[in-house]
Amino acid sequence: MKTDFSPDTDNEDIPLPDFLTYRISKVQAKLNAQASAILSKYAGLTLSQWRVLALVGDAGETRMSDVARGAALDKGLVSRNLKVLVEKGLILTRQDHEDHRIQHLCLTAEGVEVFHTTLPKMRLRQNHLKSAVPPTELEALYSALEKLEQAADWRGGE
Amino acid sequence: MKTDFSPDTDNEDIPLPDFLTYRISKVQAKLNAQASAILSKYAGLTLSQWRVLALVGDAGETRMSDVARGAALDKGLVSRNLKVLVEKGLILTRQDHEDHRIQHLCLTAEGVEVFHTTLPKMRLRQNHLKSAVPPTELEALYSALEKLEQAADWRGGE
DNA sequence: CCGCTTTAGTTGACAGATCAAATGCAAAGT
DNA sequence: ACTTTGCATTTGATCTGTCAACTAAAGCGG
Repeated sequence: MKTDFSPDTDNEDIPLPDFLTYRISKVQAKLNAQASAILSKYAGLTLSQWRVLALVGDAGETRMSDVARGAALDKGLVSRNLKVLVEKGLILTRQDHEDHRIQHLCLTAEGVEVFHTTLPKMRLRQNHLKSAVPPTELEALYSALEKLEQAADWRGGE
Repeated sequence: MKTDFSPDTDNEDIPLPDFLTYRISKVQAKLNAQASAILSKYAGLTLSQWRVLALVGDAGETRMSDVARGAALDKGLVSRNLKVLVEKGLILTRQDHEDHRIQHLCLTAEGVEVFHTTLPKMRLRQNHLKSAVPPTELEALYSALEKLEQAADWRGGE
């Protein structure tokens, strides 16, 4: 198998395991595993549970739909994660008195505590990751990701 | 870039939706969706099925374990994907006569056809993605991913 | 030969994500 | 008022991927 990812080479024949996307998915899987390990160790939460917790903690008070939209997470997923977090006593839901469809969300005292103990760990990790990549590359990385995300909207012709 | 011990106001660093990792996972999700859409449209295959097909088609003849190792895919996953591909009549398995544990794999005529019709589509997509990112950024992207992947092995202390 | 370790591949259980349909409520249109 | 439309949220079906247990076949040291 070919092990050369130099981008300058003839991009006429891209080797088979879809390199760019394959690389990204592999890195993403490892990053996920890393985050999950930290979270399960310190908080007993999964990554997406933590994301929901963090989003709510950050906003102070929100509704589910805002969380889902803001984080581009599937609403079903958010709903299920929320349910778990409520069962764990980390998040409080309160129904809106005017519009009964809406649930307002906020952290419980315990939720705040979990949030504030895990946040530094997550930040530490984030900093560690960032410091592994030189600043210029980091900037290029963000920029490239942005462009890739847009390019990912295109669907093959015909 | 110096140590900052202000107790409550640690807002300087990373905002909550874990930017780097969050960005990557979002991009990856979109890329996945894009590839899946193309594949289901033209070949009725899922991404990982196609990866297996492509790996076998590329190698001409392999065994399962080589596919799994070469692509860093879970062997269980490869096994299941393979099963589907065999059922679809795209891949042929043949047992080794010396070592009965080993299955040799190759594409059927139909498998080759599917491979050769989908490959250009996937290449087109790959090229489209790559052309959306300037070469310098692309290079930085690869390099950064490499570093991130290593950094993802680090586990938070304590 | 005979256990022991290793290697190839399969299978089952399960977490996580995705999609669509269903529910329940509210507001607008007629 | 009544129907239709629309939003917020839940639920179910289904898929993908991961992990570990399991079968079965070599290989190897005695």
